Amino acid sequence: MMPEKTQSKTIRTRFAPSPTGYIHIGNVRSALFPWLLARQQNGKFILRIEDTDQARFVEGATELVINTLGWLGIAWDEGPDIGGDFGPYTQTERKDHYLKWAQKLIDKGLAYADPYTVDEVEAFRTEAKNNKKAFLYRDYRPENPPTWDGTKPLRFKVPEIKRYSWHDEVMGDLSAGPEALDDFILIKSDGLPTYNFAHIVDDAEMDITHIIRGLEYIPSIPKYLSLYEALELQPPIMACLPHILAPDGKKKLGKRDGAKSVDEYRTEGILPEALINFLASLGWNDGTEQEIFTVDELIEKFSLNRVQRSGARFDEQRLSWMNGQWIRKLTIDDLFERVRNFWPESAEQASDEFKKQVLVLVQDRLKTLAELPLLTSYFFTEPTPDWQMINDNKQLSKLSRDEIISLLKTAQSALLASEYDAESLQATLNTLLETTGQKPGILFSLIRFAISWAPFSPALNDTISIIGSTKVQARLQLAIDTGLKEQTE
RNA sequence: GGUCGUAUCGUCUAAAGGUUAGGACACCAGGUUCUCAUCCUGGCAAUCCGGGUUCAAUUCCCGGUACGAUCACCA
Repeated sequence: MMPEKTQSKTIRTRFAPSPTGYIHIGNVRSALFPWLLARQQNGKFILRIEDTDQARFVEGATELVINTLGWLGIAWDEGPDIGGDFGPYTQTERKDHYLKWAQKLIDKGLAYADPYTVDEVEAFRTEAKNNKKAFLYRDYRPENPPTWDGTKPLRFKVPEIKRYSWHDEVMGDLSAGPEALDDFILIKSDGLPTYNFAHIVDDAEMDITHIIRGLEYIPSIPKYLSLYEALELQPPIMACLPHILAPDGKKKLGKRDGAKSVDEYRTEGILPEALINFLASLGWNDGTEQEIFTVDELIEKFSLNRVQRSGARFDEQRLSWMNGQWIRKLTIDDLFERVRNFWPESAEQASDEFKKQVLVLVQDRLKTLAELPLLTSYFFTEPTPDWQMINDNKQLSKLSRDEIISLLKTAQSALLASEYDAESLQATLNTLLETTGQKPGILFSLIRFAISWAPFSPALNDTISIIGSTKVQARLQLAIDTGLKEQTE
């Protein structure tokens, strides 16, 4: 075991997106995991905006990130919108910080101006490629570089070419040979730092203890290690997360493969609890057979060393199942709040009380909140009779039209005389089975069609009860009328 | 091409030398007096290949194969 050197130190984790668009689903785990860790250990979670690439900057992207994390319930303790003791939290506002650290390297003779043009470097690269060699800038390191005046890129001068070994909390012990080391750019010719330099400065100044990011950074880590040494900094604990893979492939799930934004799942009626649960269990489990975890349970049980090292496919069916589980866990009042924007238009006039009654019936049937209109429209608007549904029904198609009309009439009068609570209605329906001598498969199916004209619906007595006597009578009458009319045509 | 990494049911995963290789999603069948869903029961289905180490390998080592990441004045 490693000595517990950071035992008493408050852990500080961060999520550091670049504002280039929405947060897509393959990406959000690198916000979730550091957040869980910070909450678990009473640490701090920091949001930092890495906007040093002006070409890719998208207006409004920071707000999008803030909005998405807010919906998920991932809250930060320090960030661009709320400030903190280690600000600013937007990289373009920290230029002087990077310059200060760059000067330190220049003074030590570990940074120099890159005298070549972009085309010249590109030519070196092509040459290396033609020789089937990996391109290393340090092979072309200039003898007497000019003094850096800020108009040329500033490059790091690797002090020592050697093999690096390090520990990754997820991937285990890693190492890489000298080929991984190179004179990379610290400050671009536009005066802004590269990610490679900026994140090291920021993490050090912001006292970050754990860097959690995607595994695309693994090949660069030896470079970072050599820079930490040159800067005389202690590297934070590192963890690289495997990628989430596209459902139908083995490639990283990215925007190009149609990776959805987190917001899309929101509008599809996925609960944030379900999305977090799903994302966390994609590549992590606590070693038990538990599948459903609350956020509090995740905070309590999460650990980086139980995160899977291989990528995992994004399985929407599993997410859908998990969402259903979470919908069923909600109280009706809570569910009612969540579905506020998902009702069919026809429900606009309905009372909250009526809507809640409907909700009770469909709660077990919802996989996503967006399915609500599909499942409930006939509670709010009069359905159009479609006798084809009856004709297509295996059992009902055996009866003559006269028999069907007669059954409907019998049902209509029996229901007219019934009390309208669900229990009494069940009694009425049972009696009706006896008096007509019909099987439930015939009688109940028929009544169900006549009052809903939907391919499926909740239990018959419940459905009838909620629709109410007046409307049930009218719908049965309409069914009878249209049935007779169709017969004569 | 160089460097680095990964490999258990179709999918997500458990088993950190000894298990009839477990669970979940999906799928199939049955049950819950109609349907759809929920719920319950049952079923199908896996250790990439080849060597080693060991009394014993899914597990450790080596080699293959497959797959992935990366080699930017992007992050």
